[in-house]
Amino acid sequence: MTGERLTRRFYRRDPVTLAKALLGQILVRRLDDGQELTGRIVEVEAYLGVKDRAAHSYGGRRTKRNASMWLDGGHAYVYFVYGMHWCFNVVSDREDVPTACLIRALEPLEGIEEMKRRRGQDRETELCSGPAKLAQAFAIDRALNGADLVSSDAVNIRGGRRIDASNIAAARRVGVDYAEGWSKRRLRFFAAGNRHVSRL
DNA sequence: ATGACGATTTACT
DNA sequence: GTAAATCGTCATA
Repeated sequence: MTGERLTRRFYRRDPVTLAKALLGQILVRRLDDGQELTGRIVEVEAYLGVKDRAAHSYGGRRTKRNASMWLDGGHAYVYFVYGMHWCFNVVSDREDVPTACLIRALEPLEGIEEMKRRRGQDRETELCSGPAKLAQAFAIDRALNGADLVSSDAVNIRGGRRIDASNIAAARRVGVDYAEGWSKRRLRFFAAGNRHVSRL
């Protein structure tokens, strides 16, 4: 599996299982000029869909913006927030089950100079240590919304070295204080001790 | 047509 | 620690 593109089967799981499984895998972004940017996934949040007050699909809310959440597992859900930031999610489970995993941080691997240029930052830990930071570093925007990670050349995920359960830490999700009880659930998973996670 | 609000980041006190 | 930046999207009218 290592080095191979992840399959549909990998993605068609519940968002918590998928979030943990995504840790350690390699996000690959091929730019229009052919350059490849890659990074190891080190932080992911799970959004549980219709029942999850913090999810964009809470209560079955379905709009033009969040339509990608209803796609089959393995598609990209890219959304715009706070008037200036893009965030990248991997859709989990099957078609019509609007759950997803928000990729929150990556450990930069290839194309680091390009990422520094796009971020306007020189410190490696400032390149992809947050959902909007990594979107900027990886040139992710609305053009990738709805992309199929199983078949797209522009964006996909390769098998890396999976992070063992004993090295996965769990914490509350970030920025969802409005979600009442759901903000307290530990649905944010990250590689324990990794320097590239958000919120040092 | 209008108003409120973000699954964030950055800079500043 | 607090707050500004900044605007597409959505709900209401």
